[in-house]
Amino acid sequence: MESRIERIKKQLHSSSYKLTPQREATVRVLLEREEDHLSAEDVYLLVKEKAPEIGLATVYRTLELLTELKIVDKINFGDGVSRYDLRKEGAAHFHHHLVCIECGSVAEIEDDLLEDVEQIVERDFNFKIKDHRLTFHGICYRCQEKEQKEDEQ
Amino acid sequence: MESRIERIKKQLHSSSYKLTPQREATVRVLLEREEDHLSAEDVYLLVKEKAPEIGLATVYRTLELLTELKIVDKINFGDGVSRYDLRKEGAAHFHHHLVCIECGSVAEIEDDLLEDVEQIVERDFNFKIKDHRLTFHGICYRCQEKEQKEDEQ
DNA sequence: ATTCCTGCAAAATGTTTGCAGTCAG
DNA sequence: CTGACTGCAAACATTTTGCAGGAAT
Repeated sequence: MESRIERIKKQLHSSSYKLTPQREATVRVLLEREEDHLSAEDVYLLVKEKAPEIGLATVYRTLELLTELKIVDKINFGDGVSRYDLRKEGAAHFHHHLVCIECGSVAEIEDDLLEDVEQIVERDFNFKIKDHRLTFHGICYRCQEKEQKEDEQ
Repeated sequence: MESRIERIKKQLHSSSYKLTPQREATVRVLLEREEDHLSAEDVYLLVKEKAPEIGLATVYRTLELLTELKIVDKINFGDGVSRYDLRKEGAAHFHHHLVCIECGSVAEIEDDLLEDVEQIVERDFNFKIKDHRLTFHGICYRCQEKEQKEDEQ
């Protein structure tokens, strides 16, 4: 069984890039924190724990490279910070996000909910879709419960 | 018939803000360029043509205010720049965008295509949706035609 | 030797803030 | 007079770049 990291290594090689120790450390952090949506700074601090000599610029360059190769997705929730998110393997499309406007938590949805919508857009607007980004802003179930309890009192 | 600007004025007043000349000039630019997706800098330069004494900070403060009052939407297409887009009057939801990865053009879709999807999300994920952002990345019809012609040669 | 990659520092970019002055009620 | 608003400049945060040195082939 080939590991995820080895497959990423091959992806890099097939575009004539190397998996240097710094790049590997960065990828490992992203793998370990797959559920999160880390900023470049976050990644930098976590990588620094394993490889203290790494520079922030290298992290940026690595994340840019991984974005180019579609290994990670660069997203932006409206605060001024870019966040980086590993693509699920084999996922043709970007996954969707549920951002809670109360607590700021971010959940992911893997389901491809947009097939019908994309058909409509491609047909009606004659637009050839390559990718999409869908984010819902609202209130997560935890904050809903919290509000209910407060109302009861 | 009440003008759009007057209605915006009332919206400001009802939250105890004034429609100062600078704010009015800013809103007028947004009205005139409703189809575009202007950055703060873009807005600043256009406002400066009418009111050269205005400062960039004022434009930022005005755009922030208008965003707060949901008169404009602040959007981000992944380059590091925030763009500002007048909300259609009465639109409960953010409209959608088609971003062309060839020429960078941005088209808007007013149709609410997400009603079904939102029902699924609210039910399956127990998430109370307040707003959404949907952007498709792909190739617009103009660039598709261009590519076809190149292929024919 | 050549090419790619790195760390550091400096620069660039986009946005926010502090402050003194202005304006309207 | 008071509070809201403004322009300017400085500060700030994030990201990118230039460069000299290093590692791999």
